[in-house]
Amino acid sequence: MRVSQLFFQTLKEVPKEAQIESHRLLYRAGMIQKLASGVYNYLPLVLRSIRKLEDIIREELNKRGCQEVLMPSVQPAELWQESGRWSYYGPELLRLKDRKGGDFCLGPTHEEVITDMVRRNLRSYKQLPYNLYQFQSKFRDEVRPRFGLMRGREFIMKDGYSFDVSEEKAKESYKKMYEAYNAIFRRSGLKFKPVDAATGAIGGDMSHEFQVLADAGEDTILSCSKCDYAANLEKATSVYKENELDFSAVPPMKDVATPDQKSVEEVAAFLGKTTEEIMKSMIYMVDEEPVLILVRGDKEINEAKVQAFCKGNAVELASDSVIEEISSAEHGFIGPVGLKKQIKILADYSVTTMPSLTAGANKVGFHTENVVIKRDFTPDAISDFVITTAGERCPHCDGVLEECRGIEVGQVFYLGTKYSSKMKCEFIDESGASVPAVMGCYGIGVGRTVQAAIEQNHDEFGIIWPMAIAPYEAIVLPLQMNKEEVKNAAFDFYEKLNMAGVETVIDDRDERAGFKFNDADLVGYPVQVIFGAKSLEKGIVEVKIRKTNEKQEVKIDEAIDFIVNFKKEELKQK
RNA sequence: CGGGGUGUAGCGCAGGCCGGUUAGCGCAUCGGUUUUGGGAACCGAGGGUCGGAGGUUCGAAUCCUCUCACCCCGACCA
Repeated sequence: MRVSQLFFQTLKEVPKEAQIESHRLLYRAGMIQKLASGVYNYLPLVLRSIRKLEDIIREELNKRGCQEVLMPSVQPAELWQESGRWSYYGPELLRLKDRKGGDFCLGPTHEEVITDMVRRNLRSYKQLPYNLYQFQSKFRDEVRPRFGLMRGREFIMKDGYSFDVSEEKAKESYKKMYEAYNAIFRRSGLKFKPVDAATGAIGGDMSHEFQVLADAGEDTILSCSKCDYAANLEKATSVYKENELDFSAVPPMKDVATPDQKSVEEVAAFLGKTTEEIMKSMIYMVDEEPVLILVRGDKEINEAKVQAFCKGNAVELASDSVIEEISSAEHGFIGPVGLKKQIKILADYSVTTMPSLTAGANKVGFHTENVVIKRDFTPDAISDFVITTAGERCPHCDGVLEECRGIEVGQVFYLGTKYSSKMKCEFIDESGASVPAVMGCYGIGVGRTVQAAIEQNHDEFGIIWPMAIAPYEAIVLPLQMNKEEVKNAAFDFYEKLNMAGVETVIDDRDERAGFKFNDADLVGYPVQVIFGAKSLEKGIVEVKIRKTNEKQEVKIDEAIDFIVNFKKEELKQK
């Protein structure tokens, strides 16, 4: 490809919406254009990177027995009503009507469609397993799209779904995909980490996210300094367990006046205690059921853990009117002892680490001191309900948890029969019974991964593509377009490099050297081959490796081999 | 959804409070001359329904009303 013919334009100034470097670089290098909020045109350069990533994904999946399909982006409402998500997916689901008034949506994901597709074909256990995937544009009407391809409304995603005869087999499929994902991201040249993840609205009970490590990432990850434990903030746990303390010396409960002292900090300061000595009590609504959550005052409640523990769909703080029905006090004075109406009580492990705590008295303006768990009240469960923070101990070894930021580029879920039973995706098993297939689902944000690669690999001059997903692998730069011998030598080399299997462009624009250098650095071709009049006389070209920004002189007739070898080295799995 | 902000040439912006002939600047584009190893200089040119609708006025980019779009922080989501 001749750069003069390439559909792109590099920019010095970018739209102000671009807040992070990878987004700015996508604009500056002429790779994307915004069409609407969170909706982008993909220009030739990024599309090539995207296609390369897709090819890597395809190869790793096909190798493992997966089959590619393509499902529509417009989906009928009936399927979503069948799974129950039509009503509870919310405004993120873009709904449409056709001319006859029929309800449709733009697919934000394809569980319903694939489940329907498979059930039409599935009869016998002998057919399974199936593992089907596609590359398709998804649409999620995000509240706040941002960061370019990283959180767009329309985005390219590879989504895959496995169907197995049993839980055991499904977990094997899950494991296989987990390994495939590791291979995919390793081959793409990214620094990443698989982490334990919460399952959220998709459901299921086992999940890992693949996080590309980058400071601009939207997700917080906690990982162990010693072992390979790593988890999404929502899922992360620390070493805390239930403590068995001796309460015999604790005096009986006593109410103390705490007028207008509502927050943990206020109560602690008022009573001359530390926040660790206060019990934080919050009433949440898990779907329709009120639940009292208790954590030590210095901790924060992790709603995702509450949701997972209760197996609920939605968790939110209870309204004042609900609180009124349950306690005689308003929020700020709620506690586990003396509730007007008994509700489920869930205590975090941290509550058991102190011999006694001060809790709300369920009387406005009063707290109760010396509240002892299991003596003065009995929780329905004691488990982990708090947000784990950096500095806490690893749950698996004696290491310490460290915090870093990540961009979620892939996620694997074990789904079980959540969709297959609701949608009757069943088969006849060996005993002749009709049973639902056991499912898993597996996503990779393709555009997001490409942008994550930029976020992780750039410098002050521009993008530094990993060889495996670079739009082109090399660029030839004839510096004096007005000198025939330079031009001819460069074109000749460009042809040969392409023949040798290196994807190469030539910057044949009549521009000054500096302009071409800067553009080449910005776009981030891994290799630059520089043809200058002076070195050409000596039969030499300069080869610049973008990764290190080092230039070296190479004899022209050795340069092809040199670059072919460099490429080979770069593509070796590290 | 709450708070804040912005729409003026392809991109980045000025002008607006205080209404007044041809609406400016930088980048980009086109032509010319000189340049040519790290985003060249000079001369010249093209490009705008000032987001849209309505209103006030002799006169509106500027003031008023409505509307649309977009951005930032938060909440939400995975």
